[in-house]
Amino acid sequence: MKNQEIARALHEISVLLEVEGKDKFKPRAYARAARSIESLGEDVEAVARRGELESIPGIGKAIAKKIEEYLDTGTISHLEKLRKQIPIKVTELESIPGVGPKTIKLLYDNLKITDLESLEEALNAGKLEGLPRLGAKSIAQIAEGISLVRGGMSRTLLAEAMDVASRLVEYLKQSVSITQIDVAGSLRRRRETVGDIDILVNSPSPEQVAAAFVSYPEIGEVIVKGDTKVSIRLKSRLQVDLRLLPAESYGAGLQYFTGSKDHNVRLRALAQQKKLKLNEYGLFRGDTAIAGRHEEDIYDQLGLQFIPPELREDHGEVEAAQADQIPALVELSDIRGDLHSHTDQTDGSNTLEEMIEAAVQLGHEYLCVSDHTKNLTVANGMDESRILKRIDEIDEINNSGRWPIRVLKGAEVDILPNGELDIDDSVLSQLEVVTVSVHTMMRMDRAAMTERVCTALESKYAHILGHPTGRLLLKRPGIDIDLEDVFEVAKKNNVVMEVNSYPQRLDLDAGNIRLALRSGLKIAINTDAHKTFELDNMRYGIFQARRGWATASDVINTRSVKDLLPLLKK
DNA sequence: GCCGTTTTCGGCCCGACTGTTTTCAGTCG
Repeated sequence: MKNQEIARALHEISVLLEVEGKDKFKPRAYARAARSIESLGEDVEAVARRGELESIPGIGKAIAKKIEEYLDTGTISHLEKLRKQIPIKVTELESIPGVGPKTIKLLYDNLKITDLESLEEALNAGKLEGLPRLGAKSIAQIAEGISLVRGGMSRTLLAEAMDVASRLVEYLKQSVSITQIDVAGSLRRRRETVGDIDILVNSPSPEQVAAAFVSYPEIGEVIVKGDTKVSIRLKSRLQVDLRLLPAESYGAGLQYFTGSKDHNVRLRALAQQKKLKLNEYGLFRGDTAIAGRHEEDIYDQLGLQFIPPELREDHGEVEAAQADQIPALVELSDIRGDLHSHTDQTDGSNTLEEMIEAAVQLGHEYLCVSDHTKNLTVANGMDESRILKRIDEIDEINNSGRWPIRVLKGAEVDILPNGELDIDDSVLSQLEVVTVSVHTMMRMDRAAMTERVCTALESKYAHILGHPTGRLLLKRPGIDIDLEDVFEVAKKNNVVMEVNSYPQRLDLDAGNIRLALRSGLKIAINTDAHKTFELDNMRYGIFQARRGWATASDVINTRSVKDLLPLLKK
């Protein structure tokens, strides 16, 4: 999808027009259009093909034409012209916290600053001093911002941020009297990575909460401290915002600070249509609050079904809520077993027995042990004879009745570059759950990679496609592959898509889960655990599946073994 | 440049916080 590229291009036009300074509202129109494309629930190219670009909010004739130009040629001549005229590296400068379009204009107009390097030079030469509106503090903030950007300030994995947030919430609860406390923001929406943490508190003594907050042992620095908002940066560099809310507007605050921004824009527009006003203090008719204490009431009063935080991205959830069609999303308690785990037989850390015992502790009805196969030599992958031995071992365990759990015979079979599986069919046929995955030669071009994976899915014994894109969050992008083609072939061959719960993977991502479900596919939410405690990562896969609009019936491992195994028959 | 159960012209989401201001602009979410 080119949505993000196009959004970035439109945003850049917006900033450059701002610097140009001819028109006050044009930049705003481009900024709005950029946001609109960024949060569009489907491929903008598909919308363009249908000739419906102008139906997207904020897109009219002129911008629609520019989007078409980008889709045709890969560039927008208007943007190219602006770049020649005003050679500013917009993305680079905007990555500095506190620097926006106006500051970029100021720096360019006065000092011809165009990028991080020239900004740093000017800063070191003391040239920023004396510029209007830039005092000592602003300059210090820019200096700090440059080193932050240079230091590779990045986002934090959901799992890690949830951990940090729950420790901080515990600390606050222990320290002061608190009536209500919630984590909001992208963390509550369960985005796969988060930029910061938002914590909302209602307390009889807000000053004490703020005081406790800024004396948290893991604090690095205080960024801002007001009556209703306090921001800190932890030693880990992760920023945490604390909002102090009164009880009567707690629900409105929770709604507002959960976002997303685009979801909130939609809700405010909806409120306006109904002659109401929505802000972080409540939903108002004139000066009278008609909702605010409880988040549910906001949605109710707007004529909407309650929308789970995971869906609040303006990806069609508002329309669905209006039509009473918000699905009952899958929950952790729906899960009855795990279909992807490893042992010390290959690259896992625990024995088969230890893994089984841990799964029993989690209350699973079944655990599929799916160690790697021989092509993955770095993981000591199993060949046919080791797999056969493993099959006997598992039969023995299941027959012994030692554990109140069914152990399923499986393997995570490597997809070779030519699309063949690296294990003989005669052995694959004896396994109950065969997950096929790409682990090597990950840089093939799109066509070849798509062909490779599709060929594998056509195998009579491929049940599940493991971590379909192979991406590692904040580390490496996934393989280049046409998932729409893959989904089509998977549908024909009755292959299930995995939602891998490993915090660094979360693969498929939410958008592709939704696409897979729309293609009529089922998903399996698996942990890919290599250690006993990693079996507990299931919740992250659940979050991701919920963000992909999945219900319990979309997920095969919400079923009993008896109902599950027939689903895998080809 | 976009958009309209007030409008095809004349407006453009909303509020907190900070810094540099003597009343407000810029950024952020």
